[in-house]
Amino acid sequence: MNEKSRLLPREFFLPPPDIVARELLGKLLVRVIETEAGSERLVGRIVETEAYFGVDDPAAHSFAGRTARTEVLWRPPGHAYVYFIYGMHSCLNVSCEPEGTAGCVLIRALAPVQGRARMAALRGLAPDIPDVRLTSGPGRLCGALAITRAGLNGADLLSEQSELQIREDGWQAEAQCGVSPRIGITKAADRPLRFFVAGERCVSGPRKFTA
DNA sequence: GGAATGATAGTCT
DNA sequence: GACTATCATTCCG
Repeated sequence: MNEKSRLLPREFFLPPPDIVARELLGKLLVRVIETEAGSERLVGRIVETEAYFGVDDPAAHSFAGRTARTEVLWRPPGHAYVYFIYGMHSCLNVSCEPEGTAGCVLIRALAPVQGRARMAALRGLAPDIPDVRLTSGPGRLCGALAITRAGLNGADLLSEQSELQIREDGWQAEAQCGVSPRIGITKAADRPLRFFVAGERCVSGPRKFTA
């Protein structure tokens, strides 16, 4: 983390989710937590994402329509949609597209940048845990950054006051972006909507790509 | 290195 | 009452 990083503009999240998912690669996910010693920043670089469309995508939570759980997806872009899955894990999404449309991007993996020791402690793991086991996977990264539905669902990711932010620092990933089908779903499982930084260790699952 | 397995709870039908 | 956008562990090669 350095002083050069800045919040992304709201317009960044207006395009369809496949566009936003690709452009989010290389951006920074910043979590601000309060400790006995004051506030602490946990920072990871986004290395893997998946795009989910609104009512047109059978694999998306929003496919079934607007419910209490998915309400935040229809609200303005740039907000956190956090859900609880398989009885023990949280997953983080970023809402995109204009208000009234339910597209979102699932954050699947991070490369730790700052606060490694705290991340390991939050997951109950030893400080020497390899990066690939610390933040590689949607459930893992939520554990490492203390992201829960109760605490952060609906949070604005584009405010300096927010406990969870998405920032950029000029890092470029465009030239080395891999594409593959999405992971862990049964419907529309053949669409190439998963994006990742090619050659990055912290990418979860297959690192081969089709485009 | 890869496949199979079970833990566990919120959400929707 | 069924179904998950998962993970760690255990087994096998």
